[in-house]
Amino acid sequence: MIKRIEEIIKKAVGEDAVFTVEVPPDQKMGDYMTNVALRVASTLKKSPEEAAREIAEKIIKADKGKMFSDVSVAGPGFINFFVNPKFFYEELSEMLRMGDEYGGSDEGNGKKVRIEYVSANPTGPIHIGNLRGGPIGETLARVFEKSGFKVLREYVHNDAGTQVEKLGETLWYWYEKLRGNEASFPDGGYRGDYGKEVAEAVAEALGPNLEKSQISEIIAFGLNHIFEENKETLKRIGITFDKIVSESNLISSGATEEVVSEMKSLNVTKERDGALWFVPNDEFLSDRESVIVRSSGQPTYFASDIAYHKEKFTSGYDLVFDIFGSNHHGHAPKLQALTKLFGFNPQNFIVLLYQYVRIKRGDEAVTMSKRAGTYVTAKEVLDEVGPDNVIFFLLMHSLTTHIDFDLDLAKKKSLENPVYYVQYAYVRAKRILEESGMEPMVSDLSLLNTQPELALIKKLSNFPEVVSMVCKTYEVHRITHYATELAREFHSFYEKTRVLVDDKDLSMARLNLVRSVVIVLANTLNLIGVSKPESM
RNA sequence: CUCCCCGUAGUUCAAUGGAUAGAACAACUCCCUUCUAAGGAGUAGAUGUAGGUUCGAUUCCUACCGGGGAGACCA
Repeated sequence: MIKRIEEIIKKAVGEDAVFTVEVPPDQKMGDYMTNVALRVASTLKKSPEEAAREIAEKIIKADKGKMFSDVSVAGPGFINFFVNPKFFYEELSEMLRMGDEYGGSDEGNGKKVRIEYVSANPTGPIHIGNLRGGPIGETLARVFEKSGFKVLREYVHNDAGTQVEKLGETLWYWYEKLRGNEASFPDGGYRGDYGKEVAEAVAEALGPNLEKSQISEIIAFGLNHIFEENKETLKRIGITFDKIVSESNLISSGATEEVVSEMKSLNVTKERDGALWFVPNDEFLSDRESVIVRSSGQPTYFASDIAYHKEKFTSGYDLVFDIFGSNHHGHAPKLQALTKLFGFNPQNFIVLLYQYVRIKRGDEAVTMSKRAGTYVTAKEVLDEVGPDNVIFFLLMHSLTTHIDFDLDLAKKKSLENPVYYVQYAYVRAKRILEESGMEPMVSDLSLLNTQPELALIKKLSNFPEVVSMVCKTYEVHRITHYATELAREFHSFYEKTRVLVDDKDLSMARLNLVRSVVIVLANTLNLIGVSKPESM
């Protein structure tokens, strides 16, 4: 619908005009609005209102009342459109015809996208901060798929480096304790109960008689154990990956070493204090120099990351996404600098940084440090409030927002959470369909002419536009907001309008409207991975 | 010290530089003989401070105040 209106406006003001068509804040204002007059007023040397009037007249003349039942100028120069209901009825039959395909498009045209997300360190269980990246990446992946892109979901298993050695020392400590030996907790070791749990698993699997010289076996087992648990946690919110890259593989396959020598020949490195540094040849990044090979000859994590990103950039994909926590913001520009090095368009490499989730219990903040072991694991949160709550909550907020997640409150209010509001709308709608006992059939949709009916149809019609918007802006929180709005519109309709009435034709038309609600709500919930309950 | 993000109702969050700053929860008032009241209709309530840019600023710029994060031969 928006695209059609844009075409009409372009005919009136010119192809290269920059403007937007949106749904106005209040339905009373119109079905759609445009700011085109405000945007072009200064170049036309006219007041916005004057420009708006002229453009509106042109549109009215060209349209001859076909698409719009009303075009008006309002406020400081907005042009508001009321669309002929006929077009909304057409959209409604489109929903009924397409079912779960509704909202999809071929916008992506088969383009290939790869998205890296979560990539939690295997030195401990995933915490709620790591988890935020999950629904973000997954929802984005689904939105792209729905829009005709081919998507690769990927994850980095960070199983090398000093952190892993620290994990080994921590596990050794617990292992010794378990078999009754004296041991002191290692410097910089990982606090938290899971160290003990993992050590117990080690003892069970490998026996209690390992020597310190066999610590690499403990580490390998521990890493895998934690990794498997983390994958299990992610599965609970519907996340699995197509491709998992491990740092140790990058090193052992020689990919890391290879990329280091390539960096040297590209003249973007220098030696200092016996170590090899990456020196981006970009003046804005002069303070981003960082070590890729230590003076000991060991490559850093960053070296492996370069190797990995080289693969990303040269794999023939059209768009590459990295979704990280905000603590990586210093890392992002360095990765950006790599695009040019490997001949990838920087505009097609998108790093999305999300802010951390602060966990509170009542007024008390819970700090999120793996090292100190004072954090709340994703598993605990999932156990306490359930996957639907967690997903919906994490997706309600824009990426740049710091989220406060009060566990006590979440538990207490779990029945009043917005996710239930949406799910309840779905259940109500389904129930009406069951109650009717009627098979779906074609009906005269133009019987749906009351205000609540039309408002609901209009809200439903916005769904493809929301999907398309997320595809362009990556603002996944739009989807949960849309879900809430649609649910509200339906609940309101439900109170005012009885669906199963004596008039058979009207009943059938309304049933078709309710069927559309079920379709669109289901499509929305599917995008974010929230379940669709049959009853509540 | 430098850099990044944030500061909006009592609370958690929305708002490409635009219309009367929106929801939800909490509070208050009403509404169940009819498809699930986990709902609906209504009332009250907010842009950290001080400047600047302009027709117009929650949004952009500057300073300050407050919170979170980053800056290692860590990852």
